[in-house]
Amino acid sequence: MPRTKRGTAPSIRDVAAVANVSVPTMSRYLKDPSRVSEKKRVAIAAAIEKLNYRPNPIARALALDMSESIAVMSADTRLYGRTQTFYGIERKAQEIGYPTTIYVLDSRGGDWMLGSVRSCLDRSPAGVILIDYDRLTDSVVSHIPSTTPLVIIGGPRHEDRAQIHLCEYDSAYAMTKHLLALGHATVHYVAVPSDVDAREDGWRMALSDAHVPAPAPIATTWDAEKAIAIGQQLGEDDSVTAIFAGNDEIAMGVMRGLAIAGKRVPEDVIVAGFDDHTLSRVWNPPLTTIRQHFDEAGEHAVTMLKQQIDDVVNNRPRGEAWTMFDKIAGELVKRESTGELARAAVEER
Amino acid sequence: MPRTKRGTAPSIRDVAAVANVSVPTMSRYLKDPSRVSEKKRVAIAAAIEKLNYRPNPIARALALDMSESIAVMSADTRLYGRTQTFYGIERKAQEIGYPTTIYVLDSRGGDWMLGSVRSCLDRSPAGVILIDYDRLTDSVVSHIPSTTPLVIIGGPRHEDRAQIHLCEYDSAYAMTKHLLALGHATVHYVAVPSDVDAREDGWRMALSDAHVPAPAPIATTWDAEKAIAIGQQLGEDDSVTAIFAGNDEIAMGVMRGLAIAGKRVPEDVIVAGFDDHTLSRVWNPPLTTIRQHFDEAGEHAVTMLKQQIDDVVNNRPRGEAWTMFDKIAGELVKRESTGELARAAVEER
DNA sequence: CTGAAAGCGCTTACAG
DNA sequence: CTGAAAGCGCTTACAG
Repeated sequence: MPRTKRGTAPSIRDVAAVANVSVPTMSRYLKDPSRVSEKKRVAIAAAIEKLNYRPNPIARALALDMSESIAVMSADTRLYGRTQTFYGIERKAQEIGYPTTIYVLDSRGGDWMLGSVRSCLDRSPAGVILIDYDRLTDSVVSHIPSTTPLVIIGGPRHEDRAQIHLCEYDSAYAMTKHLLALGHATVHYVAVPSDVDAREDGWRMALSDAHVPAPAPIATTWDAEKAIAIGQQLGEDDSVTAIFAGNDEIAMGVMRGLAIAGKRVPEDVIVAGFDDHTLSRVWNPPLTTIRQHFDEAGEHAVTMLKQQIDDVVNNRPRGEAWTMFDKIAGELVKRESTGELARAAVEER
Repeated sequence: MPRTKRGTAPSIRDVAAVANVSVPTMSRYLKDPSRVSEKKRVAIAAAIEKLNYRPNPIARALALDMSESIAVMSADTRLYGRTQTFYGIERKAQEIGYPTTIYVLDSRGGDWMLGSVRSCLDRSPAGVILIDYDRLTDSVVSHIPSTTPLVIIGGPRHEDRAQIHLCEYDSAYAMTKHLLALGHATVHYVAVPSDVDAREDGWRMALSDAHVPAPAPIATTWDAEKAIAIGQQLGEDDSVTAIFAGNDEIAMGVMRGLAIAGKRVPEDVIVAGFDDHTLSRVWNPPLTTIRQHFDEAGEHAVTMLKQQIDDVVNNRPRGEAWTMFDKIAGELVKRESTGELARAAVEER
């Protein structure tokens, strides 16, 4: 049989032979060196060093019915929030020695999605992290056994699972209130595609609380280019003076459209986004937005997941880490696209 | 022993029992149904259906010393080109039924990197794809046995490996030539961080071929925000009329800096980027750039890799797929930041 | 074409 | 503390 990969890498048996111990003793040492007598401990350590032994993760996974890796499920990984979240997950996972495998949940219908989920579960990941920024993935959760470590980032609350909440409703509420306080009659909202958009809800509630009529929210896609036409249209309506976009990329598209329509930002129309995209501070003018701590959310998800994994490794019952609900709040970042900085500068004189 | 993951999933033995055949016969059927008599074939098919059997990939991987998954090695996955490339890989890999696991190669020194590589190889991936956009990864290749399927995207040529070339030199040459043809005395280059930057080389050669003196290239980081200061500085020098940036995000930073310095794009200074970032067409003004087909490169890498994998699966010697060198060229996309569109429109009148 | 046997490299009861 | 045994779920020669 060809040894393609690990090739002639030493096995646990080889090391056991060199160290003059049995294979089970080796295995015990690997799990917890203190379970082995001092004498054997040093012999084993020397043998491992000598042969440059590293345990075979696949054999381990077969015996334990659990592989030392984390599965990440997400829709389109190119979108900003997901890329950042995935990065955070990746970094933290690497730190604790777990590689991350990605399973993309696309919208080719539920069957396809279910296939991905099964393919994932068949590989017995130590745990799974579900990035649920689009509620495409609701049905997914029910297919993940409650005995499998799971952390959901974003999305509607699943009571019996661990989850990280990004407080988008609160942030959108705060942003809308802020824009109104700048003296605008109302705030127009350009929505991201999402069945249940907490951002939209926050915007609506803020207007309602301020007794301001809510203009119909404008639907768009994830494609920022499509938002240019929307911006143009809004730019032709002189009653529009404040625009809140569901994310930064859409805000950028809208701003480009406003420019085409001959409107200046922030002099004629102010614009705010959501997420704090890397390019938002570089945009011309820089974009007021809600900074979302995606990478932090990703890192925290791994931390929560690890606690659950430790429970199953140690044969403990599901601890509190399995149903935690942690919040990572966004924060309002004021930049030039909403004009208050310039105004403040003028007032200071 | 707790069955955490696959739980009570049926094994090949269970199916064999139901179908009334031996386990080896099951195994043969799984690999190639034609190797089994018609009668058993239908019995097995029925049993599989009945038990909803799916083979355990981990057990398979242990027996074959090769797991059905693709490892992707890359530096910081948040950068545009890598995100796009990874997406292409991911999509194609899913299509052929291979999950992709990511190993991030960071710059915490060679030891860390080597650790990642070993951790990857220990898991016996069917093959590995190396995204080598920053030549951090040169040393990595030597640690991957020549018997392991490998495709390198970008980077300097490794003669004995399969590789995809993005023709950045040619594209940069073409872009520089194009900018010069627009009537500028010279073209300033803002470099991306890379030891050996083919883009910079192409720019330099185009100037040289046109007998134009090359201004010193300006170094910067991957952080677009840092490029703002560079843009400001360039904007204060009236002799600067054409800027070529190593990538779009840097071009955007530069444009922001030019705006702060009071320069208009394209009226006072023209700017071109590289990559065709999703937001480049949304920028104000839209950015002239080189469209790179990253996703296509990713998909193609999987296709090449699969051929190599098939070689090892079928116990064939390394075929030509192991040393292919395929080119995926970029293309010049003219947008408003270089002004020729507006000028053409004027000339048309 | 097909089955009994041995093996992949680990882990975990079970006895000492 | 330690070793002989059995098992995880597959695959691949080896005989029939």
